[in-house]
Amino acid sequence: MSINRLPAKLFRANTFALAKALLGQYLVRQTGKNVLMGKIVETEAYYGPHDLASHASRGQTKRTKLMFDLPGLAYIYLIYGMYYCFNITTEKKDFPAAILIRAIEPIAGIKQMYKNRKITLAKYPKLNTQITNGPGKLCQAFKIDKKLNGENLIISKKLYLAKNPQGKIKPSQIVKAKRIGVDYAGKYKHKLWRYYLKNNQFISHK
DNA sequence: CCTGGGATTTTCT
DNA sequence: GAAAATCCCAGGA
Repeated sequence: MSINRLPAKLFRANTFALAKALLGQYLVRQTGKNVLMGKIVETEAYYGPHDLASHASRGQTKRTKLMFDLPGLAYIYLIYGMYYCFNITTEKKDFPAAILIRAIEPIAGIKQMYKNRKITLAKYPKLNTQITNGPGKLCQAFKIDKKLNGENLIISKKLYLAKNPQGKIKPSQIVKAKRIGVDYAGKYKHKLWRYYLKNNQFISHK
């Protein structure tokens, strides 16, 4: 299977355009000789200094400084003391924004993903729809943790994005929805800044 | 189908 | 000391 990286130029797109453009593209994780790969099927945009759902709304801190950094970097943080969330930074330096990768359709290295998640086929007998359908789950499956925080996805060999060989997703296949788990965000909780592939079995929420 | 609680730790007030 | 861009499990309808 040939691997064509996403062009660096794409990461300079507007956050919302990129959140949609990432749907269908492949996430590749190389750990030693293992290659894990999956198709991105759900994303969420966190945009600007006023978005109350975004960590950046409370200013630049040690944790959030990557959100203010250049586009195309991995912003990874620990949530609820147990899970990691993987984001891709967007927009110019000093404008805080990022895209949370919420769900992936496993393509290669699926056995390893089960191992990484410490679950067995007996627990999830129905296909592989349950192993990477959430931001915390996909980080576990892909061995994404704090060590990769700040990784440059445009040049990294450990973690990067590749073109879907089957081509672009049609706009009619993209569903817009409210973001998950941001009820505290005032009027921003209603923003339709979550995107997912219509009828896909691997998304985290309808 | 739904609701609620527990796990667990970093970050910021 | 509280909150958190989550997940899993139990229990009720």
